[in-house]
Amino acid sequence: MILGEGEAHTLFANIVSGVVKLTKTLEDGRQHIIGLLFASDFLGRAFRKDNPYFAEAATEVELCVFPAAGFEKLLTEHSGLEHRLFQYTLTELDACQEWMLLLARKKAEERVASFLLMIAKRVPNTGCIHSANSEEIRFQLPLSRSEISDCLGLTIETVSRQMTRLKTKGVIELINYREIVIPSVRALQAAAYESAS
Amino acid sequence: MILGEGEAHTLFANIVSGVVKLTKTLEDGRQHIIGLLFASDFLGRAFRKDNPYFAEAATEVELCVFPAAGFEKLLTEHSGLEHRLFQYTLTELDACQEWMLLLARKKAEERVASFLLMIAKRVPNTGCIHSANSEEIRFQLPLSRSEISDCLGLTIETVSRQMTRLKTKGVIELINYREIVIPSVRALQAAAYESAS
DNA sequence: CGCCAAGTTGAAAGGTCTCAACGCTAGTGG
DNA sequence: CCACTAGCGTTGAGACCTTTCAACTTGGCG
Repeated sequence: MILGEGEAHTLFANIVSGVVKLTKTLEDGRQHIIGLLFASDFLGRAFRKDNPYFAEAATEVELCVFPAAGFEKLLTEHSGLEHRLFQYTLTELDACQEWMLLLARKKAEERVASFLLMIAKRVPNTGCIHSANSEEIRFQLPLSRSEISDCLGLTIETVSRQMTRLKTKGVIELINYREIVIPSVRALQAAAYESAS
Repeated sequence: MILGEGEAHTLFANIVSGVVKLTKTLEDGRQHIIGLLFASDFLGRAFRKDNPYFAEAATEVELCVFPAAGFEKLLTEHSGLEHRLFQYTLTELDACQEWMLLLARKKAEERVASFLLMIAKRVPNTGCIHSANSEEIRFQLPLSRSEISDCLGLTIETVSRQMTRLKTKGVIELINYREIVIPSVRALQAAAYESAS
């Protein structure tokens, strides 16, 4: 655990490597992952007494930590820094609004495909792009099925079923539970109901 | 229409009165309202060539408009202004992440109750708080059933059914399609599965 | 080898959607 | 003044998708 929901700030940080998940939970345990942080992303909510979410490492993580004390002062003193954080926050908001559309209107299969696309874009690929097809992408999933379901507002079982369905359709290949090959990004985009971006 | 999705900026503005809705749409017409703007809210996405959403008046709206040309320059010149906009963006992000939890994990009835609660907090109340019960709140819905369903990731019919269900339970009273009385905010919060805030 | 956690698969239940019919309200024109 | 129409909202029945619960499989590890 890095930051507790509703607790006072203990730190701000840049992610150097690894993946951090940000979660929110309802009293009865229903849970959702409201965001994933990858290398170069920023962790921490400035100008607020308590954290609005719970931050937790999803993989091995390296952080570049800023002490909580004085961080906001640092921001106001270096307006260039604040400007960059503002820019970053704006793109975070864009991503969040895009994700709302997914949660509100997409079917399970589209959600899983969108998720894989998002991960493929942000996670370092495990190399070996085959010469036969330059479109092929291969990478490690940083999350378990349970965590994926918490990202997508689905259950573990539904995620699992949609994964095998995508596999059956030939849109993805499963090397093992965590390693995935995407033969054609185009086909995955179609399954995610997303235009190229 | 105030701003078109994907189009270049034409304006930035503060909402003086009324309600503006921000929508995103999938190619096949599936649509979602990613945000509602009330009095004192800010409209426009700085530092980006195109609008990430479609902005449209939901009611009669008064705007305080800033010309698109030079707005970003204005921001960088007056860092106090940028700071305030940054603060505002952060609370917008908080609200967006909170809403994701609703879309991902809440049942239809909880969504409708949460929506009414959100509106009750932000819309000017239509007065007449009855002496008998100081908790009572009465207000006008700024949105049609169809727009509400687009906020909540539901269909019109489901929203309608949950409204009558809440009415049957005595959690809300419907004066007419647009006017609502909440006898006990506490009871509505319980239906929304939200702790006081 | 056996155990445990993680993932998959199946069958049935449940919730939301879809489609269709109906009700209400307001505006229009005879 | 009263049909008539159009738009919005409600209600009902059945289809569809996701969840739930349970059993089974896989993979990692002592």
